[in-house]
Amino acid sequence: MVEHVKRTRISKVLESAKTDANVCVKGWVRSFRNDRFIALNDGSCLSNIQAVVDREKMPEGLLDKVTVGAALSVVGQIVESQGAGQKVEILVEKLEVLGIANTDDVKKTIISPKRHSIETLREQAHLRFRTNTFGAVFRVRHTLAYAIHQYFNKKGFYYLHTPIITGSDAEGAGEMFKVTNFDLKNIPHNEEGEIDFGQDFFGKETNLTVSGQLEAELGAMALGNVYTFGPTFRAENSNTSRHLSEFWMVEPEVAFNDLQDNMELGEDFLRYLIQYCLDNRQEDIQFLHDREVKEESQKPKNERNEMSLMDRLQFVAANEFIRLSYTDAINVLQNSKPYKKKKFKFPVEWGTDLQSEHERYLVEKEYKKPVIIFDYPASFKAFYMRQNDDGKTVAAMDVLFPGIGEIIGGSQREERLDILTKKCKDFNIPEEHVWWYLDTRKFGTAPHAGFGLGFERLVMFVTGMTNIKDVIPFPRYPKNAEF
RNA sequence: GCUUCUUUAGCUCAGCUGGUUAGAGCACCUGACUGUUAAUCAGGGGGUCCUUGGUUCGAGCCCAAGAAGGAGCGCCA
Repeated sequence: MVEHVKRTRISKVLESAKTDANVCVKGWVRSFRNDRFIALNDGSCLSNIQAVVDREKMPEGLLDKVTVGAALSVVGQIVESQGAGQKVEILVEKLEVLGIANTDDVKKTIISPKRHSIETLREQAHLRFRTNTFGAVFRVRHTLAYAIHQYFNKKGFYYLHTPIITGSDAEGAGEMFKVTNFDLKNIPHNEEGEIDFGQDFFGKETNLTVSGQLEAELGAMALGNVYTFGPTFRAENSNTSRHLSEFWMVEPEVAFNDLQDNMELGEDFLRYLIQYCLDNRQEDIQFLHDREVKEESQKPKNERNEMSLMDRLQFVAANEFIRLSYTDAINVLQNSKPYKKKKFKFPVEWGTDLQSEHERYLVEKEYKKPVIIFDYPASFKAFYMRQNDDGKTVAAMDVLFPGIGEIIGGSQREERLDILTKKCKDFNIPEEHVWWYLDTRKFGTAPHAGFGLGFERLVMFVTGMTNIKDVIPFPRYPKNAEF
């Protein structure tokens, strides 16, 4: 009869806290104290459930197999706990070891119940889901992904799947990974000695996408409001805590939106997502908050965050972002203390791109809140960004977050065929590569705008993790594609 | 790609001015205890001091090259 009890997720058992019910829970042993108390976790929530066993009533030798990391199935009564650490616990009537965890092997892994550095956990990415920190991070990651779909669905956007393999290389967004099924030891060449892509799988040179934007624009010019949410690939040799070779990007694109609408969308979107996590992932965020507080207390005072994780999230959800034109940003920087004291390494003058030290100053020192910078000089922005009436700037925008840097980059798109064609020439983009993109400017062209949100950078902000490699399950970066 | 820091037990780290047998905490094992909260107490096992070469009577420590990792910068989301 006990055998037929259906499994309940631990989060449900803890939430309902209904005593005297007979339940079955299954999970992995986090600790086994005093030969009597098993802390069991099944990933449904951060908390463990305490399973209490009576050694006398258990079959000989069974409890020897209950070691940290083992998978168990447990059936018993939910009762009020006599201990202080939890409201309810399970008095075990039946215990089955589904999978043992050999202690000699476990002690070599991060499953062993002790403190590990974040780098050691990264080396064992296949096991780090078992830790409180990464359990919390990946539950938050899921919740953000869910909230993104929910937000767009509520606002009438359609989820558009843009291609991952693309023949378009005109975006100028960065180095691309090549896609081919050539035998690499025997690549066919034509008479001029060039690689003959005509013989390749797609009959042309193809790459992994660096952005779904150009294709999303095509969708927006008929469906109105669309968004993409998919993997993106950059073959840049970037060695920083906020770049990956494979990452996930969210790209909304809206017909008839101008730059103002675009900034409003970006801000409303981010604030909604953060509020959604505060409302729905309270326990995990509280844990990540406490974890950060502990870690910060080890650091010298001047290196600590001025606001705690919880404060930062609540602050961003509740307060409007600063909006500042590029020209105004240059003025603010030129009047700043570090500029006057010559503390900036890079020059601050109209026409040069803002460096991270400048962005960090504006976001972390001057305003201490997210900043949207718009109307950048055309000289260092992409060909598709809409030229402003001054002839010098384009309707671009970057949303900058404290500790993260650029979290969103976007623009109003150039909808005027003559200007866009000229831009293609200026950027050396052959029209035959983007004929389909230019076509939308011929048949009922209309103003439209969109942006790209770096999903992992958002997860970093919400979890307080400081390295992007720790907010994606299996990070890909130069010299690393393990797992 | 550039700058900089790090590499000592399974993990986190200490190791003095270059000097005999390289230490601690945690984890693991054995035993005790049996309402614990990363349980506690007693005992035990565990080392290619990142690699290669050099200096020296003698190198974990000094020098050179390389490797791996972190942080920052550039590129960007």
